[in-house]
Amino acid sequence: MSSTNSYLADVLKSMAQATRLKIVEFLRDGERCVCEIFPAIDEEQSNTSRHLAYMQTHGILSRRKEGVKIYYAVKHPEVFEIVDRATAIVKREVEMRSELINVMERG
Amino acid sequence: MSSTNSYLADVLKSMAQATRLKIVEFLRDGERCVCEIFPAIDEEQSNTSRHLAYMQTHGILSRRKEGVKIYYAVKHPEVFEIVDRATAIVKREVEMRSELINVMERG
DNA sequence: TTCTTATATGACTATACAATCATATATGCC
DNA sequence: GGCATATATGATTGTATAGTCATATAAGAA
Repeated sequence: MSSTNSYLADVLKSMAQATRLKIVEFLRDGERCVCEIFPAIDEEQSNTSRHLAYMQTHGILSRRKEGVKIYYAVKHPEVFEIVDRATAIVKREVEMRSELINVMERG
Repeated sequence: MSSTNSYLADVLKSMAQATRLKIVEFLRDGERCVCEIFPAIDEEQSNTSRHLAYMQTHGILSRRKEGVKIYYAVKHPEVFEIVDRATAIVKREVEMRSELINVMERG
């Protein structure tokens, strides 16, 4: 299923980037419009717009139009679960590495 | 915590690529040496070696030397959980899109 | 219709990434 | 030491990606 793998990779890529992670974090509280998102994550409007489009195209964000404003939201709860598990990995890695440093310092 | 975001992104990037996903899938059954991995996933030895190094550097694979052979294994169970959740997203997306096509075909 | 605000996009630059080929290094065996 | 096998890496190429700036488009308000 290598074609499936390519869709899988695209979904994961939609989260595997610092700016996009900031967007996902900000959307934990629910739907937000672009004009709220880009100041909150401290990125340019155009850059934010591109990332939002990318994430929507790859199926992890929903998009809703209301007048001039466009509201984006995280579409699948698994997105947060994935970020949380990746965070757990980072945390454990940091712990493991600092333990290793302690062991080395003791000789 | 934007510096944390960058580590997080790196961990997710370690899975967000078709060849690396093939490696993760193959390692579901446990530790394997490079000489078993690259024929199984049908990639060049050198390319496989680079991806394995990348994944180990970013903390998602462990590496063990035994004679000439190097054994790699998935280090954190969360890696599989992440892939499984991403798979669930892809599956749901495919379902949603095919439903949409059905609705459109009915007018 | 004109102005303002919100969002998207074209053109560009710089950087990162994946893959390949050839070669280097390491280990064990004879 | 010389050879075979396993793995890693340098050099290169082509492609993808992130970010920026300027501009286009769309909607609503005056």
